Amino acid sequence: MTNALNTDRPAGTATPSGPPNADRVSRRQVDKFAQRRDQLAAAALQTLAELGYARTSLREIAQNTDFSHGVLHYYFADKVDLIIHCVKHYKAICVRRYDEILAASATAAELAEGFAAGLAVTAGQDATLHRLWYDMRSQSLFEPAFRADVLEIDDSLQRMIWRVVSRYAELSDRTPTVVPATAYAMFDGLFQHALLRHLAGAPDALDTLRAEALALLPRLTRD
Amino acid sequence: MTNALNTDRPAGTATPSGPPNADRVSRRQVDKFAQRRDQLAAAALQTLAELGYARTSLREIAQNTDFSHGVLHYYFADKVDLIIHCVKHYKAICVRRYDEILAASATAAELAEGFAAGLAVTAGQDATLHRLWYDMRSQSLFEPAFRADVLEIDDSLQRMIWRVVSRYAELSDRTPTVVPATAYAMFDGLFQHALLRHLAGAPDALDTLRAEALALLPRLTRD
DNA sequence: AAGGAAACTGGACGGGTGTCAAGAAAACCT
DNA sequence: AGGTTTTCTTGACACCCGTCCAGTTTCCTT
Repeated sequence: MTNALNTDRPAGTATPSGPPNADRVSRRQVDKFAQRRDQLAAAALQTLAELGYARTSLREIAQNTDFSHGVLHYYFADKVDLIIHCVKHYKAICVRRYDEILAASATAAELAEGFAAGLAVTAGQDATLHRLWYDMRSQSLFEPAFRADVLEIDDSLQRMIWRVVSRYAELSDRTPTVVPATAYAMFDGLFQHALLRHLAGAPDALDTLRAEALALLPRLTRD
Repeated sequence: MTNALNTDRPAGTATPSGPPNADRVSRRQVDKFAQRRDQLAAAALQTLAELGYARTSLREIAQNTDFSHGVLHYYFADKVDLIIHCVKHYKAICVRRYDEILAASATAAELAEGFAAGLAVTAGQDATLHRLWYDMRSQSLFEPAFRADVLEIDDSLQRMIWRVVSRYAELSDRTPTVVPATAYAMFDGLFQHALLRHLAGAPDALDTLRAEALALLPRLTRD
């Protein structure tokens, strides 16, 4: 789909000058290319998290970098390409955090408390990243170019939440009373509002989130 | 707060040439001024709902109007002033819709079904307006100028949800098990995800929203 | 009807944007 | 070392943005 009729270049490559393409080229070279791409995407992610989508320019991104603004078009086809790469980078971070949350869990109570606390922690220390996520998700409602990747991330978050809910039900010998989408929507609602209030300066936002998440888990299951 | 030390002009007025200000001026004149302001804000709201915050320019707004782009600076101090006026206009629409939802409700079941159906209806027919709301709420996380008004709208929505929840509890002789903020966060989560899926083309998004909202109400109360 | 105020127009300005390309610099490979 | 390719810089381009303002038109008062 992505490299369909209107693109004359293999998927993953970027500029007219393009990345190393020769057959005999060592894999080290293309790894280096991908590595720099990730490095630039990380800087872009930082800038986006700081300024938001609407206010982030390529020159601003390059200033959070040792390079000049021109290099961005050497590694990315255009701004959309860059930002999509960014958002995927975000997803990697995100899933990793959630997996850490899920890791330590033997009993139902442990899982519930660990999960609730983990939500609160990431809401606090990755606050700007999460607000960028909500920004990008809103953007995807207007800009179709973002929609596919945003939906994919949304899905992976939903699966993650569902893993927690169903595991919690299993450990506590109960059964879920909602479908995955509903469970995700509710936790996401709680999370987003906690983030909103936390960034607005409410000191109890994160504690409240933890308590709410803790109370929601049993509410989504029954004997 | 708004007309503090750094503004040399009475609150509500806009441009250097400004609105009619003389003492002997009839009220009809200032009403006319406010009326045109609202008219322009309505056009701006339409443009914003269509394009989103990041892609909406003053010239684009003026094109959804019988006037030229210069007139916007006659009625509004700057872009932020316009957009804030817009968002307040949105709030008026929003609260009205919700009030209509709340109006017809004698029994608990009637209220629950009317409310759930109302959510689904407005999610469908005002979809672009609601996506703008989520866009603006995200913007407020980056642009402090929007924060106060966004929080105010958020609060009024929360009160509206709470009116429904507490009225439902009353009618069904039960008591709420959550605080207003939590109830709002959950319904908002459901609503936002339904909107997302609806705008992405999912045909069952609105029906699912209705069912979810219907199931959530009793879950937020107990005997 | 005339004069003045309000309402509106349309172009200009300075600045910022994404994109591109020509050339300098660095890295790499015999 | 020399030549080639990859990588990066720099400056330009065309365009769009918010803002402003001189001037025109419209409306209202007297």
